[in-house]
Amino acid sequence: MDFKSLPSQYDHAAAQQKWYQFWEERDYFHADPADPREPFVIVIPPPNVTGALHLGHALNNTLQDILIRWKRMSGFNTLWMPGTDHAGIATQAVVERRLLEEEKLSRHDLGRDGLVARIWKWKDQYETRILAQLKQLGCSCDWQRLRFTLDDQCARAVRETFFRLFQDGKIYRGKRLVNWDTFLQTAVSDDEVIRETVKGHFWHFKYPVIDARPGEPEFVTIATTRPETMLGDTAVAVHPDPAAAFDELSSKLREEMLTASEKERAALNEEADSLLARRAAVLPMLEKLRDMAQRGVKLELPLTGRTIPLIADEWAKPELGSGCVKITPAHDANDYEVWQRHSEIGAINILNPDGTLNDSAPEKYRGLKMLKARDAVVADLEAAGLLVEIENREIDLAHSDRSKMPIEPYLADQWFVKMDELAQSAMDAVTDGRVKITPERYAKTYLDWLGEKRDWPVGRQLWWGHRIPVWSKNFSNAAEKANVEEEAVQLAAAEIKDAGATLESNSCFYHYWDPETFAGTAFWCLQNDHANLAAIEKSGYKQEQDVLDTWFSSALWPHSTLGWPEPTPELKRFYPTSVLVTSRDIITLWVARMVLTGLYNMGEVPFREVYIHPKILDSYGETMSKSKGNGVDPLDVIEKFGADALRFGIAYLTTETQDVRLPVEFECPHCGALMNQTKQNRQLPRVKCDKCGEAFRTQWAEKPEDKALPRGAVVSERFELGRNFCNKLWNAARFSLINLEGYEPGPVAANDLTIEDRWLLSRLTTVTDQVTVAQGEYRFADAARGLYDFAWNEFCSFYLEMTKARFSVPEQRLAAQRVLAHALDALLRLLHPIVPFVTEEIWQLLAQVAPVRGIAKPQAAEESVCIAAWPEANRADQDAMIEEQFAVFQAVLGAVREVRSRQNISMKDELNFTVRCSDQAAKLLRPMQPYFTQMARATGTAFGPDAAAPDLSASMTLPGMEVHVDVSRFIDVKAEVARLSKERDQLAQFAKLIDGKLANKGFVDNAPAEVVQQQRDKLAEARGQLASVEAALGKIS
RNA sequence: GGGCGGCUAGCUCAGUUGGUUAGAGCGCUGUGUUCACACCGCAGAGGUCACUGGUUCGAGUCCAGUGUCGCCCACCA
Repeated sequence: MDFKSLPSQYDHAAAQQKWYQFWEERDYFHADPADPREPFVIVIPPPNVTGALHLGHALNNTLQDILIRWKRMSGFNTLWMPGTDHAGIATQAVVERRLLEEEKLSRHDLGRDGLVARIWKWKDQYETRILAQLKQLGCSCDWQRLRFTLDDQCARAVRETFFRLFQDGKIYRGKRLVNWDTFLQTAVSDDEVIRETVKGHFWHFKYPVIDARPGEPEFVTIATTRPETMLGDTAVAVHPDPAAAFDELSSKLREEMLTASEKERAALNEEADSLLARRAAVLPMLEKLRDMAQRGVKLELPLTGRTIPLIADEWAKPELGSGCVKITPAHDANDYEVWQRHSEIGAINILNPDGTLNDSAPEKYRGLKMLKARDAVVADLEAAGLLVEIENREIDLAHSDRSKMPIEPYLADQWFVKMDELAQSAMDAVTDGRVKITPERYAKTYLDWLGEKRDWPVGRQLWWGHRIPVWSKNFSNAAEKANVEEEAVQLAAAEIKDAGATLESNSCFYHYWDPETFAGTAFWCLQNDHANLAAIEKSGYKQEQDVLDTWFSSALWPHSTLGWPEPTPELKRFYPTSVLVTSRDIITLWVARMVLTGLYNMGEVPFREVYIHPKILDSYGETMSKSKGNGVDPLDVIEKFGADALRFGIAYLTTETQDVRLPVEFECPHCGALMNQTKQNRQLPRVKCDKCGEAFRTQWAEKPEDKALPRGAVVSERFELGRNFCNKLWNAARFSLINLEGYEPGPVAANDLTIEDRWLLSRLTTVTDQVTVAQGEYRFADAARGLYDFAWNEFCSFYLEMTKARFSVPEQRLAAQRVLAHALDALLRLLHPIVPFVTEEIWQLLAQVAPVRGIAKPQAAEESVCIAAWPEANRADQDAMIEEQFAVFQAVLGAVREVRSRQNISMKDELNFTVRCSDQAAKLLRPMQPYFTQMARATGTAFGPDAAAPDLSASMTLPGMEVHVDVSRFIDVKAEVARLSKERDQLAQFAKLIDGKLANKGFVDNAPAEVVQQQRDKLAEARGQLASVEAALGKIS
């Protein structure tokens, strides 16, 4: 092949297509459990099938791929298990929203099966897209093992786990106040609730006291932001000891004052004063009310005809509102807690699932939406003369992250998983080091959350998910209860007969009832749909409507994907996995739960290490999201810059801090210019290019005239770094390939190695070491930066420049080629995990000219860099002497170049220079003579202590050296004087600084001798330099 | 309210256990294209390391506090 005809710009698009296919065809990504090599396993955090992947996914998966490719090259039996997550609420919400928008249909129009079928279609579409994206990114997953959290294999694992927990008594049914989304008609988790401060009102009402004694208040005033909930009130509370509560507040304030600053103290004082005033104003009344509560006084709940008790509970804060608080256990989390302490008050749910008031509300309000009911209640109370006042106030409004509708707290039946023992086991795994979290600080997040050991509500009122494998039936008296029990015994017997299995292993019965009435509910949990199912359904049991929390199936991911509960060879070989790579926001939701179920089901942690990577934010520090319009699609970046550029950029940015900020730009489809995205323009349907003035459309385009415009991709210039790097590498390779013409493999004897050869091999060893260590510690930025500097500044800027000349010298050419082929080979291996495509492209080209390479023992290179061996750092190649020689050379070269630039001397003009330096330095510099000519068009005419400066010279002083460039033909005296004066001032200042340091007795006495000596040397050095600068100055002026 | 993290060049970020005159990329300035690469080469300018105090011979680095931005958790009827 004629390498000269290769384009000077790397064509990433062609390479990506070609080589990904090549890898897949050869099955490099497939892991065989029979392979005896030590396994290295990662399970992918399964992306939600909600939509396409974003830049965060690109980050997450790039890092995993780097690790996997590196370990694959390092000789591990490598498995990267891919898959996607059904993401219950998120996916159902997206599909339902589209259904409504596009077809004006609700899920009830389609029915359960119809909706689920629709979601499966959606899933297929997006899964395909997600997998394509991962492949374009270069991810080397074992695609033959692709899983989905809702597929049959995962379903089996879910069912098995639920059954075991149920049998174990770790699953129970209870009441729980949930965040009810009235649009989706489902409970959403706390994590899916967004709170926002909005302007609202604070209504004060009074409830009449029944049979108040003389001297006692006839009304109790309460305040609320949600008046309609009063219809569900079951009590009003007052603090049991308001005086003590006030005392406590006061002493807390005093305590704060002790440590407060002047400024704060004023504020605190004011606070203390108002507290005292308040105490004086309300205390007598509150104490009276408290006494009344203890006496068992009842209040009339207006509008309802009900009476409710006045109770004493600490939840009522004497310093807030009226000092009394209405209690609505069914619709407020705190009130719910009060009910737990005072079970006698009961709870009344006044809401229907769709957010309208139900039959528990007075007839007048039934069927009204909450807000309508609010207006009606306020009006009616006002009419009854019970409205005291309306305050304006900022309130926290909760709404659903999924549907964007307001959230109503709502009391519902829920299935729970008992967390005490499970959580403890997961905590122990981290505290005793079986699971290591990096960076370490995140272990705290994990432990704190698990430490609360809050039971896990696992039911979701959705249709998309794993349906809870429990069948239930209600009974309402002792006779029915006895029937149910009798039935259970028979069913169990039938079970044993029909299926030949024991009761314990296949189905599990559980029931609870009210001890007074014997009314209750009976449940069967079935391990699978065995013969008992028909019998159970025949006796009137119905399967639960709810599905399991998505995290329930995600929690099993590391073992369910490997085949659990079957004892598959994969499970034996690949569990536990090696490392989990994920982002910090799901440490609790996902990581902790995987550890706990892994321990429960497998008796072993699911992974040895957890690496938490940063999050990607835009330049305002905001998280990227489609709804903000600042989301960057990895495919746009790949198209513009290439997958390798994206990957390199990501690795380069992945440091240990929490976040990565990325400036976000539109790319003009007309002129290709990048233009900053601002908070304003990122919301527009069309944007005009700053540069060419042409308009283009954004993701918001809806009108036909906007949609007709070409699309402006959203990208980030940050990826230019990676693109430029790949291009640099490409051109270095092109140069190498051109010069490898006529290459023949063969060993290179040590004394055939030139200075630059030995230097490069020495540096290569160091870099190999650095990169290997950095990747092992998840310091991806260090690895990328190390390789970038080495490839660009050492391999290209020095090695290639210096070795160039040898290719035209016949007797040197072959040795030079052999070293070059070897060096390029090593560089490609080191870079491959980060930039797989360009390295493969070059690897294949290199194979055409140099299929056998290596300088000690040439060997045939592997057919793909993907499976090539990871380089080992060869200590013998490290050569401090050579590196020193290079440092001196580079310093002098830099000085000569600077003089040339400063004096504005063209490269066409040759220069002479002398270096006054020690004999030792001279000895290092002399052999470099040809390189000065080659790289700076300059000839060193004298090196050593006696080297004299030419008559008219421009000088640079370096530590231990003076470089004098003969500029008799070119001198720009003014520039030189200016430059020297500046240098003199700097040196003088520096010398003064060190002088001061050394004059400090404390320093000389206390600092280690070597540090003091270092400073003394430095001072001498600086003074020497100063003298020579002054001499040069004197001479020139 | 509790916890975590950031604050270093115009921008985005490095900076190991305290010890040379604090670095990189982009951007900027000057300059250069027959001779791998203008997605390039060569050179340059640019920093009160957020602030205050402390420890130390010595602090970007350690400690305390302040400010500020962000994230997580718990929450004000």
